[in-house]
This record gives sequence, structure tokens and C-alpha cells, in this order.
Amino acid sequence: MSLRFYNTLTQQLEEFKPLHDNVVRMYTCGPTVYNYAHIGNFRSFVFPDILRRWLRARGYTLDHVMNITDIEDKIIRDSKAAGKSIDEFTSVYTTAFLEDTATLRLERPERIVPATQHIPEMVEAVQHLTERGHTYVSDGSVYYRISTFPEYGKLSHNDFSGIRAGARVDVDEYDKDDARDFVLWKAAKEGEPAWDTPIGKGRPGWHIECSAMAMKYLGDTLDIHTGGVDLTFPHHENEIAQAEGITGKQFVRFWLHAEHLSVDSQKMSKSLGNIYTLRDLKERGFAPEALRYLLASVPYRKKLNFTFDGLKAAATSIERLRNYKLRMETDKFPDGTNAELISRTQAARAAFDAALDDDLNTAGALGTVFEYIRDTNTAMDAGQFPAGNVTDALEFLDRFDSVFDVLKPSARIGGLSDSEVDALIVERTAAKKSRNFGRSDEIRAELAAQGVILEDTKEGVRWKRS
RNA sequence: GGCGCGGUAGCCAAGUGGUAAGGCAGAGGUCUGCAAAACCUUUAUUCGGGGGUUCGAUUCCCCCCCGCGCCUCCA
Repeated sequence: MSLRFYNTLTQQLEEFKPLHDNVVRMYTCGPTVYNYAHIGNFRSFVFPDILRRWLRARGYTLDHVMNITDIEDKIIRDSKAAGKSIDEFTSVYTTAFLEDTATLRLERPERIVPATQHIPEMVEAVQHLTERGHTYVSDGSVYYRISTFPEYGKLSHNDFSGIRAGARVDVDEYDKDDARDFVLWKAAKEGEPAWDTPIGKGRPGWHIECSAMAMKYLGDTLDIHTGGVDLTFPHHENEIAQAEGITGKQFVRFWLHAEHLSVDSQKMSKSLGNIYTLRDLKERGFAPEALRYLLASVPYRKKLNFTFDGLKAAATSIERLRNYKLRMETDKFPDGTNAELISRTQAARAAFDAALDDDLNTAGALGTVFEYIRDTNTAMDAGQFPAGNVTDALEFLDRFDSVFDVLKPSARIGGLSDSEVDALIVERTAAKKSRNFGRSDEIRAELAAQGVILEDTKEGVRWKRS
């Protein structure tokens, strides 16, 4: 079966192939940097990471752009409150965001582009829209006249014909002709940052930045555009109106939207106090891989309910995977090769690939991995797993980890060096030999306190960092 | 009201017109000085409820109930 994704635009599972060559041109709506990103945000970013990795596994090259929204109402409000310049204010959160994404092992898109460095492109986009009769000016601000774009609503599948000009539009601070119209360029206000441009002094509306930057780097038609479901309307709908209003060509072939994450079955909100950041989870002693695993394990189009029990379960699952790899790397296996096991590995890998090909069914893919692990563990226990099969098994595990990326433990600060650990193990083995179990258990506990777990096996002591 | 998503064991969750993957947790067992790891057995006669189509439906159709999201800023 071929690679296919669910396209919000067509509401169907569609076979995916890039428009040109082997390169996937992809855009992801990035963060607005007015605070630390929370785990819900990261779900929306783990998804394109898994997508990237799988596209690459399928032989494609990526040209992936993600924006940083560093000029916007909340930023202006909060930076003022903090008594900082916009740049001072946003740079803190931009840096934190990039740190967090690295901690979560999210691959860097080929380009990360800040909005404030693309003002000329946005102005130009607005000018093009004006040339094509899609805009009007009100109180010095430029608006998109949606009635000039009949296809408006095609992404969110909303029929807007009911709310037309003349309908009483809310008491908005802006003077719009039609409820659907949105601002492209906001006229400068006292005390707010503004750029002096041919379309007036002001700043860009939120929606124009994505269209302008996406088209600048990726051309008129993108293969994939990702974002959280909440962005479908109005943001992505507006992106389409802007881009297609300018080019007359299809802006995006595949719209992929990540479902939201809730916490204890509730929406994250300040009033509920259930907004967690990556930093919060680390303070509670959770490894970042656990969050990465949890966020990746539920297919991206399914709502994910975050709980600490779920996070613990994710951490335990990772342990199982790591134990398996460790066993594969350290156990002694009988000579020879088991042909049946080779075909078993091939079947597992095919099932793994098929699951991810199917709209990134990560839960299904994980199922194939664990099934395979149980089967081969059983074979090992029975002494029927020969040395000649190890490479094969490890390759499958590598393929898994090239997408999920959770096997390598995150570096710990401090702790014992390998040689210190080895020295204590030697001492403990001697104590055990003389049946001084008091001392040997003491050493095991000491090491455990340092995050080192011992396992006594037939071949001797095996250890790992927790 | 409009649009959309979902309701599968204690929790997370895959899935197909042919009789329920996987993970976590629980219980019992094997192994072990004890652990750990691993394995075995066990945990949904049943997939929100009711109709219908069918030889057969969790999977298709209809109705209903429940939860959630978007329709204003939001990943």
C-alpha cells in the first residue's frame, strides 16, 4: 500500500506524492512567542516531526518551513506589561522554544522564519491582493474583502453565504464591511510598534505572515501544510484566501491537522491550572522522552487526554524497549541463523511500515514493534534466537527509533562515570560470591540512587542508566 | 444553530463485513540468594443504546444518548 494522508480539504484519505521530484515542500504554523510553549503546543509539533521522519524513511527530501510569530497583539500587550521591547521579550521565548523542541528531539525544519524579518514580503502580498481587487481600506487599515473570494470556506467546510454584508457585525473595534473580512495590515496605533511602508505605517495582520513566508520559500503551491485543528478556521482558511487570491493557483495540496490535547479530560486553561510546560514535567522527574513517546503514540488525528498516569505508562513502555535493545546487544546467543525468525522480522517491518503509511498510524506501528519484541524475547528465553539474527532485529529496532526516537536516554547532569559504576559492580560481585548479600544489596541500592539499575543475568551483571 | 471529531477491557489504544492488536496497571506462576529483566497463564462472549441490511456487523445504513473541538484569540 502507498503512503496516504487524511486531507482536511477533501475530507478524505489520499495517496501522497510530492508535486515536484522527490522534494516535499511543507509548512508548519509555528509558535507565537509570548510565553513558554505547553505540552499541547508540543503535540502539534511532535506530529510534523513524525511526519518528517516518515517522509524521509520513504525516500523523500524535505523542504520544510516553520514560522515564528514574533509580532502580534498578545506579544505587544505582554511585552508592554513586562516593560521590555518586543525583541527583548520575544527572544526569551523563541530561545526557550528552540531549546524545548531540541529536548523533545524534534528535528529542525530546514528553515525557521521570524515574521518580523519578512515585513517587505507581507507588504508586497497585500499590494498584490489590492491589485487584484481583494482589499479595501478602513481607518487606515487594509482588509481582505471576502466576497471577492467565492471559495472561502472550502477548507473548514463552512457555508458563509448566510452571513453577508449588511448583517449586523459585532461591535468590533475595527470597521469591517462583512463579518468574514479580516485585517491584512493594521494601521499604526500610539505606543505600538509599526513599520513605515508603501501601504501605510502599521504592522501585519496575523494571517498574512504565513501566506507570505510560505510562498516566498516554497513557491505558489505547497505539498503539505500542518497545524493544530483550531487553526483550520479562520487562520488556514484565510491563508488560502490570501495565497490563492494572489496566484489563482492551489495554495496547498494536503492540509494536515493535529488534534488537540486535553488534560484530565479538560481543556487546558489558566483558571484550571492545568497548563504544563516541558519544564514543569522535567521538574516532576519525567524524562523528555516519556512525553515525546506519549505525544507520538496516539495517532495525530485523535484527541489525546494527558494524565500523569499516562506519562508514567509511556516511561515504562520506553523501559521495555530499551531493555530489549540492551539484551540484544549484551546477551550471548548460540551460533547460526534462524530463517524463520528472519521472515518474522521482515513481516514485522512490513507491518510497521504499512501502519505509518496509513496516515501515520503510530499506535498500530507500536503494536507491531511490541509484538515482535515479545516473540523474539520468547525465542531468546528458549535459546532459539541465534547470533545470526541479532543484526536483523537491531535494524528493525533502528527503523522504529528513526521515527519515534526514544531509545537513547537523555543526558543526566552529574552522576557516576562508567568506570565508577564498573568498580562498584566488581565489588558487589565479590560480595555476592562470598554470600555477603547485605553488602551486595547495599551497593545495588547505592547505584539505584544514582540512577543506575543492575540486572543479574547468566552472562553476568548488566547495567543501565534509568 | 452550522461544521467537525470521538464513545472498544481499570487506564491508553489498533482494527476489520467472518467472529476483538499492542502498551500500562492488576492477579497467579517460572526464573533468581533476594531483586531486576524476560516469559507463561489470567483480565472485553464483547466493541455507547436501539433498529435495519446481511448467512454473518464492533466494522455498512437509520435514529437516539453521551463527551469534545471550531464557528472571536488559541497548537
